[in-house]
Amino acid sequence: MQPLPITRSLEHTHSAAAVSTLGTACCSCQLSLACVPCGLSRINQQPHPVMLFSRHRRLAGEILYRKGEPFHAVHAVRSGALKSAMTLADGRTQVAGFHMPGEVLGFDGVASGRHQCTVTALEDTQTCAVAYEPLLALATRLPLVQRDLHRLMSLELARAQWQMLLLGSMSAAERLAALLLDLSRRAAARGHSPTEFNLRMSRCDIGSYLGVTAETVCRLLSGFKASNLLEVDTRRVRFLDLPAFARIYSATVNWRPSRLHGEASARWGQALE
Amino acid sequence: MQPLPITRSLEHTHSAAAVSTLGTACCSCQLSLACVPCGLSRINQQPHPVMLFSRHRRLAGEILYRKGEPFHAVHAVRSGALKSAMTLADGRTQVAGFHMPGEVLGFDGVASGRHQCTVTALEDTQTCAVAYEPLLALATRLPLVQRDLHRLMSLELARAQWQMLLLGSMSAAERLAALLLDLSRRAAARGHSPTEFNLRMSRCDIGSYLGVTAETVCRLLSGFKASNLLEVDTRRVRFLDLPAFARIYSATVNWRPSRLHGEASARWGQALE
DNA sequence: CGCTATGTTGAGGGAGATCAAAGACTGTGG
DNA sequence: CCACAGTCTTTGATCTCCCTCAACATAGCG
Repeated sequence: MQPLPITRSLEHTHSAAAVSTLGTACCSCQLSLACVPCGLSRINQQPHPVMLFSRHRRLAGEILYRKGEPFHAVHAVRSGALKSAMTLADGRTQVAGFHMPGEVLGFDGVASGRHQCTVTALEDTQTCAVAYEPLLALATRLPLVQRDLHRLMSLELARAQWQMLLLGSMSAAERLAALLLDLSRRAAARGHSPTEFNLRMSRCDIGSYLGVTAETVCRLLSGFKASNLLEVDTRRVRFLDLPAFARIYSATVNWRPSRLHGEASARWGQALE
Repeated sequence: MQPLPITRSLEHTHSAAAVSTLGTACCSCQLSLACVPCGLSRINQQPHPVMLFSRHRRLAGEILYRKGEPFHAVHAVRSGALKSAMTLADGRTQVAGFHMPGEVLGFDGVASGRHQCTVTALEDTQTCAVAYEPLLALATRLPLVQRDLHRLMSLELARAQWQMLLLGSMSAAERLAALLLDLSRRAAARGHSPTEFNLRMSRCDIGSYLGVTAETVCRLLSGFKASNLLEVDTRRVRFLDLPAFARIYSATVNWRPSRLHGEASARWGQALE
């Protein structure tokens, strides 16, 4: 089967952000094992065979997609970081999640056929949009792909339920601690230090995500600093004693981000052997 | 293909609640169009063909499944009502959702293979457990089944994200109003009055779901009553002017419960024609 | 460098929590 | 049928965590 051309339907038209060079082979992508298109192309032994995907760039502050736009594709983060936000009629917003490299987002649009959130780049970002319909068709032929799609959606659901617990039952300090521990874990999952990393998002975004104000986030961070739990310099965070911190705020984070790790992608690859 | 016997793996062993008569034909079920097993059996023209499912009864307060137990099946509510709750290590709990007849629950266990919530009956309840592995296998053969599974999971995700918005950005009064409007809509979807219905859950459960205390729920309900917005008598609720109420608390509830309505099941039926 | 967005810290107020106590409903057993 | 216990609901009084408003510091950027 010949590689199909990228369909125009995949290209979002609402922003000046350039769609980067198409046709770049997945095998040249650093995400390698962590990315949906990468896993898929390995199955088919060629760049983009059945699947339709396109690469997108967004600068800091630019929008990947808006709430209400038709849903065509899920998005794998290649580099950078994004936030997804829900909005109320009167303009109040709630950050629903942060998305790091290797993670997959956009499944909330499947049901209604329209995106439920607005997704914004927190910094310069590259993503791969994987067309949903072809993905579904592929899943029909490859049960392991189907299983991983289910797994990704279920992970998102578990994460959202955990966030409900956080918002509904935890104090502001516990919420912030849970976020910091989560970001630490995700940094580690990407091969970075779990004890020292940069916050990709503003205090305002953190506050919105945690259901508190930016001022409260500042005060809490200052408090952690005063307690010698961590060093904070604007967006730079360093845990002084990560195990101790985790012990104090021990509410176990028992969900995982929606990324396909090597294991899963490897299994996809085996599907055709 | 012969109907397979119900596997033992489907039968939960942790409670004295009886598993009701197995082998009851789905076509005799009142849920008819709204239920997963019903839709499936219509496809196969016989009670339970490929699919494995079992019926469960729970009395008020009994548990359908517990957090941490192995995930085997999703559950369709036939009658009654249930709540799902998350727990923190120190015992704090958060009600993550209420489940009404026709709705499907349990997808949060797919990713980890273990249930993330504990699901408890709010009143006497009948459910159908649909084994997940056979369901996945069937979805591979019937794309419309696959599509509906995706739709159900995505609906759950959208609902959870909406709940984040509610918990993170709305006042206590707005949260309660949103819940009442939601319950009204779901009652209407089951063919009941949208203006008058019974609350299936305690003030405590409502409070937990909304991230407030039971006392606050009481005070707010009294407030609504004093404002002539609704009549409340313990668990009986009657809207005096539903459109007005919806106008005041206009934050649009833009997600739908995870139920397969007639439309979807009908499409499943067409899959083999 | 000045300008703007973002971050930090303080003072005061308010929405909702907590504590307490009384009233209502439900089931049980006599 | 009623009395009783237990749970759930309601209402009040007080407290507190976090919000709001405000001033200032800092960082990023043309």
